[in-house]
Amino acid sequence: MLELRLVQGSLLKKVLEAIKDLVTDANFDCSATGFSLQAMDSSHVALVALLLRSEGFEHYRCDRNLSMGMNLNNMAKMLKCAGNDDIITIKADDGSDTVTFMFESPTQDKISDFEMKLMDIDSEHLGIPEAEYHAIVRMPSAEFARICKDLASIGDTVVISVTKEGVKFSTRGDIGTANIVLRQNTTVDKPEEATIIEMNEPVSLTFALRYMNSFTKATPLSNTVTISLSSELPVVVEYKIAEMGYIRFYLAPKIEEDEDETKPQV
Amino acid sequence: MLELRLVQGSLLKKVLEAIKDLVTDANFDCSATGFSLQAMDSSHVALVALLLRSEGFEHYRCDRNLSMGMNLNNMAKMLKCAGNDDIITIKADDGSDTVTFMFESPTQDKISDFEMKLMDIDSEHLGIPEAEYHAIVRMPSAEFARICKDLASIGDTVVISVTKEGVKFSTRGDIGTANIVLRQNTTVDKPEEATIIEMNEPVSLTFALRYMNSFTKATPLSNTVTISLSSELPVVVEYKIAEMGYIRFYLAPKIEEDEDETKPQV
DNA sequence: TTTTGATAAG
DNA sequence: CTTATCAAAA
Repeated sequence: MLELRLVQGSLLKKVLEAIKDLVTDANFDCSATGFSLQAMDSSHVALVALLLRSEGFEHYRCDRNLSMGMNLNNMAKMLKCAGNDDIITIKADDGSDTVTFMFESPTQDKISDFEMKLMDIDSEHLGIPEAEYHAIVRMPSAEFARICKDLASIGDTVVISVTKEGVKFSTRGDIGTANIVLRQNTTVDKPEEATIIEMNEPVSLTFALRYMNSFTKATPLSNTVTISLSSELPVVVEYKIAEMGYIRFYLAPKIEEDEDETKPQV
Repeated sequence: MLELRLVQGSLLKKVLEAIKDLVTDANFDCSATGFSLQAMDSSHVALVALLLRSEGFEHYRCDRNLSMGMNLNNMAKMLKCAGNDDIITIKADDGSDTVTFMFESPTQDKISDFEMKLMDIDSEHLGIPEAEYHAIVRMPSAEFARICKDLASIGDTVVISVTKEGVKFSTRGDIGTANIVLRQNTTVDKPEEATIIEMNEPVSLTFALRYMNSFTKATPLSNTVTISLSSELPVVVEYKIAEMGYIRFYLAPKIEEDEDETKPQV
């Protein structure tokens, strides 16, 4: 028996909007810890890890660990039927091959239940080692989304370079080049507008903008985003989910091309 | 000679937006009673009936009964040229094969007139008998529109079931099932937010969501919608038009399939 | 071109 | 939170 009651149902709606384009099918894992998901994107390049801690739910009952395979597009369709102020309850009976989403309007005048078939998905749950990062950038999530969108109109990849002075996002394409530099800035009115750079070592890594722009679908979940970089390691793009957990995206850097070998794949 | 002056011109704009997708050509009938229309949709499944009473017009001159065949898409195109605050006057000379729409801006600084060719349409004017309904549900029109839209993302048909406790909208599709229950609720701040159920007898009927979602195009005309149900009878979905009349949609129920004959057409 | 979703303003 | 305007997708 599983019954998870989430008062701020819009959180779950946003989570699905954030990952449904990246991952089509995935197992949601329920345990005493919380409601979590770990999955590779369909082309096995990026990894998404979600955690909604049990403490964030108004009611969290999970008699035993349960892994529920869901088609995320279908799940997103159903969650779209919930109002933004609805309370969402996720229910599943032991051994059942369905999951039920119940939506309660704030006034309790409208109660909806949506039942969805579960799927069998074999997933390798990767242990993600805690790593030391050369640099960690924390910045407004909307700013990061804007930069990734803007750069994607020029080129396909972004070079993220961190020095003590700031973080630079660069791209290069047929029509020209672009460089966006954000300097460290902690002296703003609101803390979520700050750009904070923790750097142990300068680092410069290249990533596919296509994936970065998928990650920024999570922007509505948090005002800030944290980008953790180390050479040779996948970047971690993390959006904290207030009071509940996080959604983290991992993406391996591209091996830097030589300057005169631009676009060898074309 | 026909001359109808409607101060709240936006009403006529909304009426045409509401029916132009359902009905392509129709006769508008003018009499001393008012300006009315009755037409089947193009696939002869649904019926729409409109009445704008003469008392609702600032000026209503209709020397003799007149039936004017119009292409509703063309009429809607012209009405889109009227501002939302414009006063609309409909004019036609006896024996003329055209109708003129005149738009006056509130300040009288802009006066437009659009002349449209009339068409010959043979229409059978059906007498619609007043019926006793097993159940009549009155609810916020936006809520009804939201429900029909949400359910259409899951299935093709909706089962509307009324009991004393409330009204249930259910559907079933490839990805799962959905049930939305609205309980009777008269204790709200604003009367237009109430859900009122008048029930003589429980009733449960099935309808094509495609048509329901056409009907909800009339949502901007009224804050509330009335759904009248009887077994064996077409449902009536009515939007009252303030001070003027109504727009009513009629749709025959589908014959309920047996449980084990789901999707016999596949 | 038309319909639907997103976003910004009230 | 609702509505109006605009942009993207079918």
